[in-house]
Amino acid sequence: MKGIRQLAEHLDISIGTVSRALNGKPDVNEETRRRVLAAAEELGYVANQSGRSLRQGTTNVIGLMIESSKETVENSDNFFLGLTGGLQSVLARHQLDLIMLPCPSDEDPHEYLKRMVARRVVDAMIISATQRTDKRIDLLSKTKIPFVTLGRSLSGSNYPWIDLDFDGVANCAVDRLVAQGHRRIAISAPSNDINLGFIFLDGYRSALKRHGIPFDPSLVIRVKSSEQGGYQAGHELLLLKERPTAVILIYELMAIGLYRRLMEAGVIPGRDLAVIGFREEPRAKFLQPALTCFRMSLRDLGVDLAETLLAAMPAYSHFYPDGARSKIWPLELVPGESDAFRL
Amino acid sequence: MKGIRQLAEHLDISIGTVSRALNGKPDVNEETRRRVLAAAEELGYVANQSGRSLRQGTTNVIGLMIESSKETVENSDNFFLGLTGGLQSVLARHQLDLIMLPCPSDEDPHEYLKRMVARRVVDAMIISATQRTDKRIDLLSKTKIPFVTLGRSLSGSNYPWIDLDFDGVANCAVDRLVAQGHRRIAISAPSNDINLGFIFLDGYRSALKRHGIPFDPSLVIRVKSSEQGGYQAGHELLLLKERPTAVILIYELMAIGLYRRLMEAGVIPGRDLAVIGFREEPRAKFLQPALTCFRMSLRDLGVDLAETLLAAMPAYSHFYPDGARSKIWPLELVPGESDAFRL
DNA sequence: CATAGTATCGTAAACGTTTACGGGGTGCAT
DNA sequence: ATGCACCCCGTAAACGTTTACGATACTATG
Repeated sequence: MKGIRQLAEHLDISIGTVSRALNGKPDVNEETRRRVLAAAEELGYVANQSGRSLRQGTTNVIGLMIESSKETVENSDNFFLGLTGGLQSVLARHQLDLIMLPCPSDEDPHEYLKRMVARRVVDAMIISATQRTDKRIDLLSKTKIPFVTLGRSLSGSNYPWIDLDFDGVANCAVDRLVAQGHRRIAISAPSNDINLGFIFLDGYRSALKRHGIPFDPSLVIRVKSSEQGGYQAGHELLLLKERPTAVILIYELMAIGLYRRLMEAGVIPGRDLAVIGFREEPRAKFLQPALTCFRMSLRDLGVDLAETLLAAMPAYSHFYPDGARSKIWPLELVPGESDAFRL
Repeated sequence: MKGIRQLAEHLDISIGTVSRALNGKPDVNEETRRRVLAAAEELGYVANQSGRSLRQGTTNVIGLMIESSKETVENSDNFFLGLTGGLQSVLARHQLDLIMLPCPSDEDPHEYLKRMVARRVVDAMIISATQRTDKRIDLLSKTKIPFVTLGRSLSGSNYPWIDLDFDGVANCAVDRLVAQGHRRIAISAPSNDINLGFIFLDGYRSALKRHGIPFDPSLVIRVKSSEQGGYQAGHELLLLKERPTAVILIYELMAIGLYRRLMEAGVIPGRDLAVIGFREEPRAKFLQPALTCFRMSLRDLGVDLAETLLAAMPAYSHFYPDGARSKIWPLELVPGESDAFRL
């Protein structure tokens, strides 16, 4: 099966009518539409995407940009795959397909994104891991391509975004630890360039201030958000002259390495050191001791992202009249054993 | 900047020459080529992908299909993101872009793939998580679209594939455990529909036979390849009337849940029960006790996949004359503490 | 000087699809 | 009989590229 032309010849109908029949246009006899659909199914005809999008100037594809290079919470493990479920459930309602665009680690994310949008391979974009100032947002705003970001940024203005409540999480964690008697609380956070790192740390500092605890820069551990980073974080904690009694992790799997390093030194997490992790829960509870954590639904987050994006697309915005509001996504505390002791 | 026409007008050159200049064709003056490239850069012109691929019948895009639904080793954690690095490093040499196509969990993978290839949105495909018989392979063979699979299958014939050495891994693990005195060895494996599950189990059985150990079906634990599954595996192990002294896991992170369940029962992994995991190593070594595991480089695997795929594409095959051979990827044992005791 | 060869460029067709436009038929009311 | 509305369908022009082909000017060769 080559193209719509062959299909039309086979049916002995004009090519225009065939196209209209396939696209559900009204001015076509129901009987002929039936014939066309049957023949298309039989011959396995599917419209060539290039021809279609060239003509109508739209690709019906939404891009989800993925940065495997950046050392953030999002890039680790199956974060993105968790999102796609929710994203696709919404996009499928409008015959939109989702593709993931992994930025090569040796290419500048900004350049990569520019290339992708210039080639007009997607109708809209979802980007994440926003930097504190992020050129990508300016780029997308300037080129007028609809987009939504997962994460706020100082760049741009009045663009749709969704963000996790890093501020709330940091505050909640500190409150909880202070209530248990802790005063010396360490925190692991990614670089401040990553906006979530900045916000997370900012929430931590404001919480300390509320409790009248002075901020000690030496308690901020800058390591990668991985098992390896967790191990290193443990190492650095042990080296501190005045050892903290609690630590807040930006990423749950860091706990594996942290636990390991602590155990090696004879320090028992959940007894000698309180640990609170971030994000996800079903896996954190299998750690030993079970990690106190914050839960969120990646699927729901995906749904929200998709609806916010569609609200920003003129062709679909009427479906989501109230979806245009940027919002901060709350997280729910899941108590574990890793901080279940009083000082 | 609209299209190549505007760019040509701006330069007062014909549209054909501009196109040739941009695409590096030989019959264009170097001076004018310089001017064209400069103007394109200045005005930010990038060729519209739809127009280009419509004309030349090629999209310069390679698709990597992702099944978030299937409960396999591949879908867990950052397996695919690990692959993309190696894949892109090769594809970039030929100006090919990689996109990831996540199959919605509520759509039949076969239908999804059919839709994607029929729309001609990619030039070639990479699929993984091959089933024991996999309709997708027949589909791709029939439509003559170049492809490579990660994983063998009984379907199709003479198609290029790369697979991990599940047979070798299972044999090696059993050998190692038997050498330590174990005779009653449990194994966790995914469904036999997933070909790797079948091969893994087959290797396990043949190894047992070599050592004269009878195969006991009750020692085959069918759980999900996740922390949750690991916990459940531990639970089922404890319920067995004649408890095994060792267990082989198909996926390393299962060890987290397994450890947890064992600890709860007062069974110490690495002392009361030997554990060997599969795949990856940098994270396994932070577990407590460190997991004996098999190491592989996802990046190298990606490179190999890309080269095997390109060898199957007529336009690129001459670059990779010896890349057409399907091969089984070896893995390297990384001894840990989880099986470091004699019975 | 004539001719062949070469370097460079312009012209126009083609890729597969959608869609604005118009035309033929039918039914109904005037 | 005429006009009108309506349903259905065919025609052809776009969409933005690439590329085969031919045209032009210049160089080298005899």
